[in-house]
Amino acid sequence: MDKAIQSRFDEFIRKKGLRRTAQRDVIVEAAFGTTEHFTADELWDMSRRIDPATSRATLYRTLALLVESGLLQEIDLGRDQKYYDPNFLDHPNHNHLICLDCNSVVEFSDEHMEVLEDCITRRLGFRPSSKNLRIEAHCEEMASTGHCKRADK
Amino acid sequence: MDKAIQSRFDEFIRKKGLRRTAQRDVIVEAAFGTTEHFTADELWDMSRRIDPATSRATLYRTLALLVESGLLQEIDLGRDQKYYDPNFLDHPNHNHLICLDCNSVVEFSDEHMEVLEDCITRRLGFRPSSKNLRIEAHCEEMASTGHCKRADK
DNA sequence: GTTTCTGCAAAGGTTTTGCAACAAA
DNA sequence: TTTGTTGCAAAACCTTTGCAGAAAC
Repeated sequence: MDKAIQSRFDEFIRKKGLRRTAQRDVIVEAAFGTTEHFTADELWDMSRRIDPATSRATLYRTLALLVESGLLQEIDLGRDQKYYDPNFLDHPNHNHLICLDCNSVVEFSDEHMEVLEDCITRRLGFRPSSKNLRIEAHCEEMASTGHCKRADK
Repeated sequence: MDKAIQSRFDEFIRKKGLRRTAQRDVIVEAAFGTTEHFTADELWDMSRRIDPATSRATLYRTLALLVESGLLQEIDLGRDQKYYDPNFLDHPNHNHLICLDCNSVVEFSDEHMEVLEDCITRRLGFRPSSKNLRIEAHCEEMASTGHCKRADK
């Protein structure tokens, strides 16, 4: 799997005086073996496909470390559960558009948006740290053809 | 309290074939007796200050109705819990900036931002429905004076 | 009178934690 | 060895729900 991510996680782990373990490796491998967003429970499933013995407790503990390290990002898709996004390493400033017709998620980024966000933040007397935009929308395709090409789920 | 809100909620209730009750009135009064954001539990506290008998079950059921009616909006402040915002009636398109130094929340809106969001959405092939921007930032005041004038909490 | 609502207590779902055995360094 | 890690089972949280009595219309 992605050696670069494993070694970045390893580096983070060492800096904290923690230890690299087989269980953690499995969870990291599962988390970055996809570009899909996932819930804690879905990550548990993915991890158990690699090692069926993966426990929930270790999963949650490792998940917290991945988020703290910045490798994984918690995102709010406006659903009931928390989702995690493994794509911020490749696309550091992306945002999410949720299709209300098929529930799919489109990632996008826009540099005008970033400039404007920074500008607004400074005007308010702050120095920007992180910015997060979620757009919910209906797709034109659904409006014109009655169908949404993105599969539901 | 705010008669306009009570009657808008009443209208919503009637349209759904539901009933106006003293308990619901109390919760609506509590929710709109503040301009602060609150959690379900905080709303329960505020409601019990008006009527100590308010039950959690009724609180959650009424909260769901308030959100469904559009009077109250669920927001993600990047904390552990869900927060609810009673200010969308007065400021329909506002966003939130969270001060990482004192944890306070600043509401803001910007029409350039809205135009840009719509523009991006359409470029992606969608028709915008709702847009939600959260900015986390450090305040200049903290950087220069070592203190943040907004009280924590 | 009929239908909805309330409040309790119990259940549900997700996440955290205490602890003893285990493993990394 | 020492210190951190795991996995279990239990607890902690927050939210929802079944049900019987109460209230709205």
